[in-house]
Amino acid sequence: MDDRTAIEALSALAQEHRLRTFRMLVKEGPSGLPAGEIAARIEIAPSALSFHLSHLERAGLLRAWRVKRHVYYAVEVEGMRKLLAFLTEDCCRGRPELCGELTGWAADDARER
Amino acid sequence: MDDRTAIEALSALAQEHRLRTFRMLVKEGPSGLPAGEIAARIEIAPSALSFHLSHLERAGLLRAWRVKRHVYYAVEVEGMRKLLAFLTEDCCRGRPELCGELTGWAADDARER
DNA sequence: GACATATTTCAATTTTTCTTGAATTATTGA
DNA sequence: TCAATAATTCAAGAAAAATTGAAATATGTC
Repeated sequence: MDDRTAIEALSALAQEHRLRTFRMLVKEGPSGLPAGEIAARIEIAPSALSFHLSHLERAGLLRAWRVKRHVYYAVEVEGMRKLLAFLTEDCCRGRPELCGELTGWAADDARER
Repeated sequence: MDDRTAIEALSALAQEHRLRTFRMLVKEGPSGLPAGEIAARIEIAPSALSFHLSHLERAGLLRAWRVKRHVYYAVEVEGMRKLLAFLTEDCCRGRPELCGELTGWAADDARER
């Protein structure tokens, strides 16, 4: 992932309404939510939400599909995974001890499964 | 970490000059670099750099200390770790398989040590 | 103390991002 | 086809972020 792409993803998450939207969609899982439902829950105008959703989609963090009149949005896991990989490689590679606790729970997690 | 703090850290990294500065300082390690050296390397005005460094420091991603006439900056590992924890918990908790590769290398890493 | 160096602060300007409300597009069901 | 619903697009304005250059602060050296 190059810097430009990383900045697109980071700035997509670095905004109140978009971060809340993203977190909400992580909780919803792959079935996602229609735009109108998201707008109602976070209480912003539909047109404002459209603007934010398109930023998140352009950044590769959401995907969208139409069902009847509704456009559903859900987390694009691969995009988030790439962003996390970019950040962890920058932070930890060469000095993995520096992200100890993070590595810790990931390892715990792997052990549990 | 609350949303407000996460947004501060994400927006700190979501800018060309700040991301380059941060990546440069990750490579430098704990000894860090003086502000003037950073400004020279990324080729921006010292006053512009000051603005960006203070954003990164306020976000908890850098720390600063003075040595003679120079002010050194280095990565604040704990801040980066907290940001990564926030993002991975949001992305993976409840569905850890979704960040498989990330978990993968972290686990490998733990095994190697 | 006087001067040089390193950095930050400040005010002004420019640029970018976000919101608003109206208009438009797309889809469905009567 | 017509009306209703869901969402997006667009243009205008407001708000926030970034850059600039000058001035101020801090430190070290002679």
